[in-house]
Amino acid sequence: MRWTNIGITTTKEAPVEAELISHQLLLRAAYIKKMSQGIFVYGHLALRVIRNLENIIRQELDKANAVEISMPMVQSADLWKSTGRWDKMGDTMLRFKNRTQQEFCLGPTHEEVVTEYIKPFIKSYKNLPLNFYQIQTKYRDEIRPRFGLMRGREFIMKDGYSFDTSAESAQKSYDSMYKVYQNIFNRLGVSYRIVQADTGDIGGNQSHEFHLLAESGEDILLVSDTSDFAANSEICKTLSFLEKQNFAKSEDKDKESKKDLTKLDQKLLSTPNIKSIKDLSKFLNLKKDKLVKTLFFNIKTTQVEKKEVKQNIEKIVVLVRGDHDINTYKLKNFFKALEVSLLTEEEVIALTGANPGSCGPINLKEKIKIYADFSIEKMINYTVGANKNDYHIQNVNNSDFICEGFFDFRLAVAGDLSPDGKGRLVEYKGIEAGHIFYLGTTYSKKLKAEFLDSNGKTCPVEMGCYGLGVSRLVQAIVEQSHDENGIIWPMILAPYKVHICLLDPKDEEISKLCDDIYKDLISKGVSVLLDDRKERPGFKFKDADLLGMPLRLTFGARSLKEGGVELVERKTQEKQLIKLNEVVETILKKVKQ
RNA sequence: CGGGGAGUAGCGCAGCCUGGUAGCGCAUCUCGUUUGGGACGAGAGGGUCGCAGGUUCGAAUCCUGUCUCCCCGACCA
Repeated sequence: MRWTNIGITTTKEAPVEAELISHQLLLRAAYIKKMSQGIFVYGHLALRVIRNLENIIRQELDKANAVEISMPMVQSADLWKSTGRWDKMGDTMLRFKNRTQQEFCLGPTHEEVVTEYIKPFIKSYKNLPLNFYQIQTKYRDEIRPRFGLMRGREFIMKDGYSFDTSAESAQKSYDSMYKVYQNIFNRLGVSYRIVQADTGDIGGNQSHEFHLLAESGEDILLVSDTSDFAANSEICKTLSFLEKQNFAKSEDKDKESKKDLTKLDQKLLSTPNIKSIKDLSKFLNLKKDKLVKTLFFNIKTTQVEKKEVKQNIEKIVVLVRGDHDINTYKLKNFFKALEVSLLTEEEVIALTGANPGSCGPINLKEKIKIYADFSIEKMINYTVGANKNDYHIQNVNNSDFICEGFFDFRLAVAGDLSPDGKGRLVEYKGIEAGHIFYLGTTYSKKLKAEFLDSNGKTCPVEMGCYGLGVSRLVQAIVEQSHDENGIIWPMILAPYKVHICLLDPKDEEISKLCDDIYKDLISKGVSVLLDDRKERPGFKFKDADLLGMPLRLTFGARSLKEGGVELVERKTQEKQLIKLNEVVETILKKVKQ
């Protein structure tokens, strides 16, 4: 491909909208162009990267006997209503009506469609297991698209679905896809981590995420420093006191036993204008772990009765230690809630008679259930709000109020004991590129995707689903693989393996030599980008670095005088002079590596 | 949706406060000199100042509405 045919121009400066270096580079190198919020044109070069990535994905999936299909992007509301997700998906689903007022949506995911599709084919257990996938443009009306391709509204995703006759068989399918994903990420040569993850709205009961490690990653991964435990911090468990005692090394036992176990009398303290735990800690000169936060939540649940969806909102109190943060995912899962949200300041005042900063579990004006985090279990003589503005109570103990019990509600953090009892947690940041779920029979029951087993019994099919963010992965790889001059593509993804800088396009002799090698390489199956523009050498070199092809050939009078052309490796910037008659051979070797 | 900010040439910005009919750098085009790490000189093209109303003799500038975009939160491949 000749540069002048692609028709792109690069820029020195990146648009202000681009925060991430990967986003900046993709824009500067004209790989992508934003058309609307979260919606992009993939330029020729980006498309080639995407195609390369797709092919790797296809190869690995095909090896695992997954079968490629293509499902519709436009999906009828009826299908979504039958699983209850028409209501559950909320605003992420882009909905519209056609001229006859039928409701549709743009497919944000395809569990419903694929299940409906395979129904007639799985009437017998003899037809199972099956595994289908597609690579397709998805649309999710993200609340706030950002970071370029990292979170677009329209994005390319590989989504796969497995169908099995039993939980054991489904587990095998799950494990097989886990392995496929490992193979894909290994082939890409990226640095990644697999963690346990939340099942979210997709549902199901087992799930792993595949993260590319990057400082700019939006997810926090907690990984044990001694075992292979790894989890997304969103769902990472924390240990109860009992569990800690069972697992803990001596250091932690010491910590607990050093505490003074004498319960003291409560004291009412004036704490004027103290609104946060941080201020309170300073004001009372107490460490944050001697304070307890009192948080008020609305728990929104739904019940389906006779096809009618009933919503129910309950207000509750959650106590966490002052130095901890609440994990709303845990709260959501614990209460099987559709949504959990903090009460507004006004609601809190109505309930307690005090500002949120002065609230506590004792003497609550209204009866409300109190739940506490594990960390409160063994605390004594702690400080809480008094439900009276600008007052706190000191030396509070668990016996001073009625509590529903102690549960796992807080956000796990680096330094915590690993939930498997082995080692401590270390923190990494990751970009979620893949996510696999074991779904069980959630969807098959609702959609009646059933088969007859060998005893003639009707059973719902066991399902798994497997997502891989193709367009996101492209940018995530740039985030991981670049330097101050531009992108550095891994050989297998590069839009073109070789970038030729023709320095003297006006010189017929040099142009001819260049053209011969260009054509020779192409005929031998090597993709080549030829910079045939009438630009100065420095300009071309800068652009070559920016675009990031792994190999660069320089055709110029200077090196030709010395009997050859210069070959530069993008990643290492290593340069070597290659004799003209050895160029093609050398490149072929490098490309195969 | 809540909280902040911004829309002026392809990109980065100034002008706005204090109304007088739009400018700078990069990019683009022409010519010349250059030519191995984003050259220099001379010249040129390109903007109904997001959109719609209003105030005014006159609006990029003031007022009202509206749309879009960006940043922080809830969502997620």
